[in-house]
Amino acid sequence: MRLTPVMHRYIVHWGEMGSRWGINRSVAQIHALLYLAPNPLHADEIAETLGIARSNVSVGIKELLAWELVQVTHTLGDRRDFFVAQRDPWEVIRVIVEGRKRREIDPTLAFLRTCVSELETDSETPAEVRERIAGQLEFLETLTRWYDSIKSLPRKTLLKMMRLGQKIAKVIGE
Amino acid sequence: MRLTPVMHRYIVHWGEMGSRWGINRSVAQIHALLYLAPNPLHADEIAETLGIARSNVSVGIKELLAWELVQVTHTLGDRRDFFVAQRDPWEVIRVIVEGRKRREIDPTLAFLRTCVSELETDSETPAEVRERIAGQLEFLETLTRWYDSIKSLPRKTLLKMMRLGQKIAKVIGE
DNA sequence: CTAAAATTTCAGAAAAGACTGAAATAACGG
DNA sequence: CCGTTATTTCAGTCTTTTCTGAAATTTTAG
Repeated sequence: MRLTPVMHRYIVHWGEMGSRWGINRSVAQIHALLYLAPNPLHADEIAETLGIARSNVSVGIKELLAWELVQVTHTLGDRRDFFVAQRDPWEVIRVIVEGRKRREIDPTLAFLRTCVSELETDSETPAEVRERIAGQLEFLETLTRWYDSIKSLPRKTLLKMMRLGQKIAKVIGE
Repeated sequence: MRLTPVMHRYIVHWGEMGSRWGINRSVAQIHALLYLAPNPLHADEIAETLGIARSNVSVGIKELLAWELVQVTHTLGDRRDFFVAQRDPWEVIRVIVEGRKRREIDPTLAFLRTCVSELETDSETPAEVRERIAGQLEFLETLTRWYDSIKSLPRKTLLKMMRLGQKIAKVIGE
């Protein structure tokens, strides 16, 4: 696929952003490319467009499929796999947040709970340490409880709530 | 500083978490150590406790100071720098989010605006691409507007809003 | 000032992570 | 089946990032 200068810069930008957030640069670039592409692309075209090895695309696509940010499609008379990205930014963010929660936050919560419970009978660790960890755990629990409570609200409701943010604050504030 | 097994595991865990989110492992470990430590530590003690080079601590601390997640303190009769971490998890997250917004989101917003404006007179890029980028920009703008509107609310108000999340949704929902 | 202590800098080493290409495997069409 | 095309795997290489240690710099106490 031919990249115009803007598309090129866009893909480079998101590759860069990805690597700052712990996402493999190629994976981020593939996603950016598919996000822009007007139609599904097959792996060879992705590799050629981005100038990376075909095998690298294979691995990257696999990861994006696992994240459910990309889907496979097919065309009649062509047995290659074609790929399309989720194009709705709200959905993209939802999937990423949900994935990172599951892979990173949930295990962390579990870990912190173990720590706190172990520390109840651990006399060698200062009490202060236990309080710190418990505080952090409580904070994370508050956050995830909130997330769970809003994550499946319809987008419209979410948008309204976001727009009302400060007004709600004023009403509650008293 | 002597680390008990739980403290040790805690620090390793956050080092690991950090590196998954694009934060240098040593930096994350230093922060975790200071978050737990009952009193301020000096650089040598940090290096020794974590088993990393003194110079590495120097660089890491500098970064944490730049993030304002760590502060310097002093003791009478000791000219070394001692360091303490921000211990309030809410404040920790606030500082991190604010920092990442400033360093990454704001430049991205600026970049996307340039793209969209350039694409107005760019005939070689498909119109679809412009719409995709514009859609993403709008989404990010909605998100940051919301963030700006709530970021300086008092914690109590924020907590109330979070607890009420779904109830508000029901009222608004109609 | 001087000397000792504390801190920082930074070139090079080490480690981690990403990427390639060749070979293996899988998926079809006939 | 068999040959062709598509995809995946993975050992080895390359790149990037992180870390170290020695030297330079800064700070401070006397």
